[in-house]
Amino acid sequence: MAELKQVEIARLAGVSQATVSRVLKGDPQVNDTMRQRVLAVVRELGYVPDARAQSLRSQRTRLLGLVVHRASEALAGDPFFSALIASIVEQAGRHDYHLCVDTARTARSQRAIYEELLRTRRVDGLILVESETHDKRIERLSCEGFPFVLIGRYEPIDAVCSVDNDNIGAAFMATDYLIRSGRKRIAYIGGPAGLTVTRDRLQGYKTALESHGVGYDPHRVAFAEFNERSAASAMAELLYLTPPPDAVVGMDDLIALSAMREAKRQGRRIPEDIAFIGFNDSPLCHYVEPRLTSITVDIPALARRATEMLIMLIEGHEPQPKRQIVPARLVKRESA
Amino acid sequence: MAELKQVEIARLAGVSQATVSRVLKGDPQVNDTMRQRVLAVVRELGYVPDARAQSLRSQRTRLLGLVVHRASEALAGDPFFSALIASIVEQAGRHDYHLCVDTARTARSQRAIYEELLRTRRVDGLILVESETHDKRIERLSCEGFPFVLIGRYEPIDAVCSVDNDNIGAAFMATDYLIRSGRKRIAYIGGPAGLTVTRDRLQGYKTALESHGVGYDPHRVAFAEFNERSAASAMAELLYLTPPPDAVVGMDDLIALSAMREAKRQGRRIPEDIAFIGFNDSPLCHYVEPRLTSITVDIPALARRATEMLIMLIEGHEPQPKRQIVPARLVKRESA
DNA sequence: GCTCCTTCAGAATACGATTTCTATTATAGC
DNA sequence: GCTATAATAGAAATCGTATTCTGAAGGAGC
Repeated sequence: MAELKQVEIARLAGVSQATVSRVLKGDPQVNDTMRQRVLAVVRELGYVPDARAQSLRSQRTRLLGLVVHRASEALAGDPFFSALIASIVEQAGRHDYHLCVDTARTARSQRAIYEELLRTRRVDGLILVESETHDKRIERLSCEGFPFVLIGRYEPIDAVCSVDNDNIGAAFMATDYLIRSGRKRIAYIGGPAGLTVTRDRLQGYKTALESHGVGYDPHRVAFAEFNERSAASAMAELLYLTPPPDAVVGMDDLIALSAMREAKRQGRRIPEDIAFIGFNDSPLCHYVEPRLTSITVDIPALARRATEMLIMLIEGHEPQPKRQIVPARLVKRESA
Repeated sequence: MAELKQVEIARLAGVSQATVSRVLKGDPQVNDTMRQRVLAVVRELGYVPDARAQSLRSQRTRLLGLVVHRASEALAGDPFFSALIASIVEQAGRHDYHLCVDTARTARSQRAIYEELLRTRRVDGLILVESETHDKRIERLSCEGFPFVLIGRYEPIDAVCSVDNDNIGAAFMATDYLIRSGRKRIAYIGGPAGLTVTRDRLQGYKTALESHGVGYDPHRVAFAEFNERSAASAMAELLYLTPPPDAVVGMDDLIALSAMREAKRQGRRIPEDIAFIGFNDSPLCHYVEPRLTSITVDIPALARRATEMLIMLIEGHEPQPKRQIVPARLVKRESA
């Protein structure tokens, strides 16, 4: 069982090892008689080639790396990532690639991912999720010509391949919808200020306000970390305003829900007093009272495009366009 | 940059390639002068060894495989998996291992995981999540002596390493708590009947009933798929009973929440008319109304033990005991 | 019948590290 | 001063597959 290499197959089939390799690679330059003879032995013994040897010889591991850039704690509770991972695994599988997942905790991150996965040639390419607005790593990657795709946005370098959901458009859509529903004082609660998502959605929010001639009031904008407390206290602060906001665009379902929870706790009626809209349309939205209106991110599409771009890069093709936007959709429920 | 192999380092440092390897592996049999000379060049050029070559030569990929056995759709929304993945990645990283994630969709599954990951030697070992009660794959794995650890339970074979949260104990705890709170007609909604989790939790439920001398009534037991509709209709059926149940143990937060939602829809008051308890203590529990009492699964502990057992197996040590149980904890909230 | 292709399979090499084997030098012991 | 023994570094083999190089056999064309 341990002695199952091409050499053994070759011996048993009475051919050379090279022929076995050729048969398995589907090389047309091999006679049908030989082919059948080899395949019979291969099937009988259940031989499967050694991926390690193939990787070394072909200089390809057929392994994609997914690096999640948030701290593990944040990743832990978020169904977004399991959905993303599932979709990427599925898509990669179609092209006969596997997926290696890594997380970038702050300390280890700098070296861990870049050094460990790429320089060691452990993976053929990387999908990076949620990078900060200014990330030195990305420039290094880009300079060294290593295949990688961003999920999320990175402005400074045009040549960087990226896939993103239409955050600007989505926040515009959410804000526009609220305005058309008659809301006058719409607030925005973002995530950590360094993230591109936070900024993009803020921009969509602003643009929507402007397009309706509604003034943008910086007091109605707050930022929160990815945890319940932080979002709740951001909401609490917004409620101090006089008059208080009558609608909130949350950068995330969890943020929107935490905010909504805080508003309810303070006795506000939803959606009568304040309306809420979140992002991601996570399962959460269905279960809360009132159910949360949210912007759906088409995760499978995101995963599909990112994976396909990456594989193109790996295999030497130039994906066009380099920046792809996946449209978002508003899912109306009772909270707005 | 592409020409960065030990041979180049050796040439530049004026030593042999074997010496470079020895220095990098920390071999004590190498003079300090040489060592410094080599390290200087390594540092200057930022050389990192090629993992593919190392894998082939050492017969180790330093890659663990995680195979999630549910269909992708179910995985998609479930925060349990992102938490699990994050914890395993973190733990594996401590031992200098990486993680390769694969999902077992029904069709492809049989071959995909077994063949692709193991036989090809792509990974050094596997962590399998949520296998069915009778899984031929596991027997094959076990026979071939491949290192693998189960998260979940597998009865037929004693020698199989597994980590599980204390499902029987947890369901006992939930049921016991309900009985002590004065509930008389407690129902159980399980997941798919083939899963070990479903059966284990059912057993804990039964045992708790018996220990209080409460009769077990099979009409109060229902099974659902991992989706909202299925759980809701299971709940609907239970509500046809006369008298209807006054408490429900759901095998999963999502199942419990869907059931709770259905009960609310039918005008039952919670917890006055019916109490609910779920499993996993997912973020969902905090946001619903009333908040869901749930059994916490200590996911990091699960991940830590599974990863450590697997690495022991890979490195030739025999983990003891082979079956580890992670205790669960009841998180009391308003729903029960 | 001879040369020239074409077809196809085996031999040999390469991928980049690890490790065993071997050779050199220096040191110790007598 | 000579041999025995470390200590250490280089040479060479190895891991299992892919691929290039080489050669043999067979057919086509004259």
